[in-house]
Amino acid sequence: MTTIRDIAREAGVSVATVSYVLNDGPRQVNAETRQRVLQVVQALNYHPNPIARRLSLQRTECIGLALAGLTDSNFSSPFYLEYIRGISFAAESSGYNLLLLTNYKREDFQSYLLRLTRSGQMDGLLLLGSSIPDEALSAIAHSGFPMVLLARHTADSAVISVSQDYQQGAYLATRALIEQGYRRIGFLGQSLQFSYGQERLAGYRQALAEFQLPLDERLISVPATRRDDPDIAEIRALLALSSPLDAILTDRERTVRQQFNELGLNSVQQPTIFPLEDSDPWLANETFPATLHAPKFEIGKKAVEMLLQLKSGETPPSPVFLPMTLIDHSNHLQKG
Amino acid sequence: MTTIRDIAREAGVSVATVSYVLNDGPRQVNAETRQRVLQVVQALNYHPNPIARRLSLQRTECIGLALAGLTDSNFSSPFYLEYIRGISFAAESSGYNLLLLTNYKREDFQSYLLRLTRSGQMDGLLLLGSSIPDEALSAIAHSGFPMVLLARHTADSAVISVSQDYQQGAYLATRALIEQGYRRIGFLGQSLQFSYGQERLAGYRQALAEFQLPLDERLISVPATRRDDPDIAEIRALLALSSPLDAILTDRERTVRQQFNELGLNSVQQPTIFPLEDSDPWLANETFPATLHAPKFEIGKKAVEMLLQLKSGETPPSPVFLPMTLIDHSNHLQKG
DNA sequence: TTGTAGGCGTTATCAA
DNA sequence: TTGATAACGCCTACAA
Repeated sequence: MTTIRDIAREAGVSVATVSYVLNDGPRQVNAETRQRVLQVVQALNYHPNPIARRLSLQRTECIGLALAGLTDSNFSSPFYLEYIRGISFAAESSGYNLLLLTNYKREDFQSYLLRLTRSGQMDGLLLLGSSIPDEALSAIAHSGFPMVLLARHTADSAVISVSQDYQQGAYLATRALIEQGYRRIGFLGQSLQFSYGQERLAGYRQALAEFQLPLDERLISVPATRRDDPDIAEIRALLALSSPLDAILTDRERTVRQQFNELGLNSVQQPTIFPLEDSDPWLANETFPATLHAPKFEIGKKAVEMLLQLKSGETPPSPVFLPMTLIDHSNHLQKG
Repeated sequence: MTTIRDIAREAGVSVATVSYVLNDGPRQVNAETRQRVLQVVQALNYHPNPIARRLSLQRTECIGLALAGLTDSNFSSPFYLEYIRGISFAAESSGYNLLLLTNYKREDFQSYLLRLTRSGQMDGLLLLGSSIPDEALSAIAHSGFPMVLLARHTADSAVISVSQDYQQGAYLATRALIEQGYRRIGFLGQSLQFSYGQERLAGYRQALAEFQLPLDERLISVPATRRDDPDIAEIRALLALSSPLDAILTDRERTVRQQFNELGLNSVQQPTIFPLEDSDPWLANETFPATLHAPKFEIGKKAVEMLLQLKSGETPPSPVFLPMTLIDHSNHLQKG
């Protein structure tokens, strides 16, 4: 392995000079000397050792991405990789390595995160997945270790976070349904103990209020505690209303469809399903001709930026909400 | 930051002794001394600096996972994360960090890989994704840098690889169709320039031969060069046969469904679709009541094992094929 | 059984 | 403008 010393010797200069040439500073180097050094670097095909560099600089140039619940049903969404793409993009752009962490041993999450922060392997942490207890998040945030939470928020403002604007998204969705003439719109959401559970419900209410439609509490089904998927009883209850639903907003499109099928409802008997998350594009023709899009790539990018700010001592504004958009598929609409 | 020297001083021993205690060798340490050291480690909440360790040991304890074409349509499969889960599991189990690499700059792949191997950031490389040119793979393999290719193989036997057994999978699928009475089974595959394109076709042929069914070349549609998705002309051609298909094997379920819809075929008019990759479980009730399952988690695990062997100088057997399985969904069958 | 000291490859401070 | 050298924190051969 060729080292900086080899270059120095070969070029007839000191290691310091070589370092200054390679790092463009912090000191000026005579143009001629500089040329000579660069030539030798070329000739010997020299590449500085990043490990030695890290030891000297006392930083890892790595950020960790902890995926909580990689097996959860929401992770099987084909769009989950979008967050990761955004993160990876931003990390590579800014010269950081991305470490993938999955807690496969199912260690208690707080201990797991603490262990990571102390491991000295990364100098920042990104968190993706809703199955992380709020206390664990607070603990890390207050320890001063740079950390950013993606795709949701917590009550503790010390926890820096960035997500899509769930409220505005749910508002857009509800409004779109209302504008198409739907009036009995069900809401099948996540527990209100999650920020996005509350935010979506708020968006739903907001749209109803704007159109001066009555709010019927019986149309709203949210579980008391976290649940991954609505069960058949929950859906049956919504369908059993005397005055039936004509549409349903849900964060679990695929489960709802499945349950509808189990109940023997064909597509005409079913309420129109409107997914609160991106649905499969190729399903667009079986559902409402518009879908919500969350800027997942951008959220990933933004999270990295916020993390780097945090690392450099600044406190980025938080929580950040990036707007969702309504994508019109009506030109693809063609029933098979 | 507390260092090994602090521990040594506090415990009244040398740094060497502390190191031996912490690493369980390579030298024995007196039990009492050992206890004392461990106590101090506890008391000062000491964690060895992995960067310093790596510099000293001259290894990174990292493996890289290069995802080629994270935006390709095949990556949007909800099952893609399964490979990553398996890899991450095995990496964490064996004390390795996993670096996620995505070549977001779309650099020429061979230069990209070469740069990675020389970067000194990882001491092994895993490759996932079909859009990597064979020459790039060969170049790295012959450079001696440990590398394992996942989910496909190449002609160059120096390229170590592990994948599902595409041939056996296609065989199982074809046989299942035949046993259900299907006779005109179309085959819509990937270009034969890819190993799995050939393997699947071989499995299809094998099953037909076993049941002494004639091989009708017109039922087989494979593009000359790589293509991400079958286009409408390709599908139209298959459907235009005088004696129509009653089933179709395809590696692109969602595109084919979409195209069928575009052509205005309802589910009765369509040939039965049998996906050669795992299909969405919740679609299982609209399709043939069995699906192929590829052991993606296990492939990820196996790839890491092979990489570690390679790193330690052994040459693992290659190519490795892990068997696919046929999953019966008939008990869920219930048309909506 | 234990301690000393040199080395891993950089960076950056202090002299020159 | 440059060189010498002390960190950075750990591992381990050699000496005791």
